[in-house]
Amino acid sequence: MRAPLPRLPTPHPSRIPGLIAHLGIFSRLSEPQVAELATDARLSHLGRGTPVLHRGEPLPGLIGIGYGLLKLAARGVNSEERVLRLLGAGESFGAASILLGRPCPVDVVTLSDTLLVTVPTTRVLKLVDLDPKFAHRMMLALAERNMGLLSELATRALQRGIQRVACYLDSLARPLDGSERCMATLPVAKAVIASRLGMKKETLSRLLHELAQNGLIVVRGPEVEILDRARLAEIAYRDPCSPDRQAAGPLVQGASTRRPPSDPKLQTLS
Amino acid sequence: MRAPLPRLPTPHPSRIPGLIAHLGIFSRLSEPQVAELATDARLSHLGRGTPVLHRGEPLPGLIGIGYGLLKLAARGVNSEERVLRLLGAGESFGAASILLGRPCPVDVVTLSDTLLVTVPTTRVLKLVDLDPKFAHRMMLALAERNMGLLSELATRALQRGIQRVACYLDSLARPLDGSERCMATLPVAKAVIASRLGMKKETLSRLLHELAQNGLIVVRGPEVEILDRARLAEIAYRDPCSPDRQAAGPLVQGASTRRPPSDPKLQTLS
DNA sequence: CGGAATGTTGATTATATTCAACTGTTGTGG
DNA sequence: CCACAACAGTTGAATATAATCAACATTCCG
Repeated sequence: MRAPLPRLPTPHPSRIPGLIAHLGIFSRLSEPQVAELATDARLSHLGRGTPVLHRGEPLPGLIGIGYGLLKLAARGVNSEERVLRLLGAGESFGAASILLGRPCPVDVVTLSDTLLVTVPTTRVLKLVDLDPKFAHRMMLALAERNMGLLSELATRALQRGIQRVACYLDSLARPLDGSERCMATLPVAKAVIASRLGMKKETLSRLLHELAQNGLIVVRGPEVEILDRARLAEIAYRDPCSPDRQAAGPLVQGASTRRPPSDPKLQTLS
Repeated sequence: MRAPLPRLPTPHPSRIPGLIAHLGIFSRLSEPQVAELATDARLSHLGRGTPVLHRGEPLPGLIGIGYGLLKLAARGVNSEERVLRLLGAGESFGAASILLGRPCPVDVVTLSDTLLVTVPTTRVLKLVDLDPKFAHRMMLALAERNMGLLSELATRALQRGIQRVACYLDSLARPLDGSERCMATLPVAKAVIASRLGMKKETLSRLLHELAQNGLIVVRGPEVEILDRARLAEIAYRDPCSPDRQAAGPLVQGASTRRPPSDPKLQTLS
C-alpha cells in the first residue's frame, strides 16, 4: 500500500459508450443499449497500486477495464494475500456478485495506471431482464468462468510449482522470427505472478533459475526467452511420477511423453 | 475400481417427473415444463463405485441425483486424482458444460447406490430459450457456483490442512442435546474426504488425531463428536502466524481471536 | 545520487507426501 | 459360523516441496 492514493484526472466522459462497447461482456449490444448503460456509468482513472475495492464492500456495479491492469486477490486474516486473477483491458469483473446482490468477494487493486468504467448494478439487471440475448450471453460468460475456475482448481491440485511455471510461460509464449525460439514477457511484477501461480516470489525465482539451468529458458528481467518450447511443454504436462527419460539434472524427475486429455493451461492474465 | 460394474434394476420410469421436479435447478417449473423435460429423460440406477463419465466424454445432458452420492474428480496423467466436489440428492451437474457444448471436464463416479436422471441437452437448451424465468434462475445458479468455486480457491490458497479439517467438521456439526457438544458424521470414506480437502488420507488421519489429542473432538469411525465447537472454529479461522495464546501443544501455533470478514466455510457435500 | 521497490540467494523450517507395515472392519462364500 | 479376501484406516520413518527468514544485489525513479 502507498500513502497518498493519487486520483488522476479522468478522461472525457463522452468516451464512455466507446469504452463500454469494447468490453467483452457488452459486445454486440445495440447502440441505444450501450447509450443507456452509459447514462449512469462512471469513469475512474486510478494510479498504480490504488485499492479499488476491499472484500466485503458493496459493488457499485459491473466494473470494466478501459486500459491498465487489475489484480483480484484473497486476503488472509493478517496480511498474506493470494492473487486469484489478473485482468487487462476489455475484461470486467463483478457480474456474479451483482447478479446475486453479494458484496465484493475479493480485494481489487490496480497494478498500473488504469481506467475503469463502472456500470451501475441496476442498469445491468435491467438489461438482463429486457434483452434475452444479453441474458444468454451473460449466462454463457458465467458458464465459461465456471469452467475456468474449475480448471484452476484442478491445476492447483495436480500440478507442482515447476509445472505451473512452465505452463504459464508456455501460455505467454509469442513466436520469435527465429523458428524454434519464443519470447514471453511477464506482464506484472514477479511477486504478483508468483502469487498468481500459488507460490512465493523466492520460489518462483528458484524455479525460473532451474528452468534456465536446464537450458529451457533465458531470463532477462521481465523478458523470458524460451529456447525449447517443446521441452517446456513436456515439463508442464508431464506426469511427475513417471520414470526418467534421461537423467537431465535436478529438474523434477519424470518425463512422460503424452499431453493430458484436457487443456489445463494457465491463461494469460486470467 | 471394481470388476463387474453391476447395472442395477432401474425404478419405474413414471417417477421421472417427480425426480426432475425435486432437483434444485428445476424447482419452480410448471408441470407441463417438467413433463416436457421428462419425455427424453433417462434414469440410471448405479451401484457404488460405478464410473458415470470420464473427463473428455460428451455430456448426454444435465445430470441430477435422485438419491445417492457422486464425486467429481480431476485426474492427473497417471492415476492420482483429486476430488473437486461431492454431490448428493437433489443436486445436479453439467449445466456449464452443456450450455457451452463442452465435454465433461471431470471424472464422475458414484460413491454409493445412486439414482441419476439425465435430462438431454437439447431439452435444457430449449427451456433456457423459451422460459426467461428459467434462464434467469440458471444464470443465478451459475453465478452461485462461481462464488463457491472462488471461495474454494481462496480456501485452498490461504488455509492450512488443519484449518480446512476444522472448517469442514464445523460445517458438518449438528447440535447434540447436550448443550456444548455436537456431532458430525463423515458422509463418505475418509480417503475421499481427505482428497476433497486437498490432502492424503494419511494426513487427514494425523490431523484428526491432533485435534483429538487437544480435546477438541473424539473420533469413532465416521462419527466425530465435537467437544468444543468454539475452539474448533477458532482454529478454522485463525491467523496461523499470530502469537500463541497458550502453549497448548503441537496444534499449529497461533490463536487470533476474530473470525475473518467473509465466510470461507467448506460446505457439506459441495 | 539516494532511496524505495524489486529480485536473488542461502540456510533453515514447516507442511504434507510417499512408502511400508500393520490393524481393524466388512462382506462373502465355503 | 468361520475363514478369508478386499477394503478402510492408522502409524512411523524418510522424503519432497515450498515457506520463511535474512542478507544481499539490482532496477527503477525522483
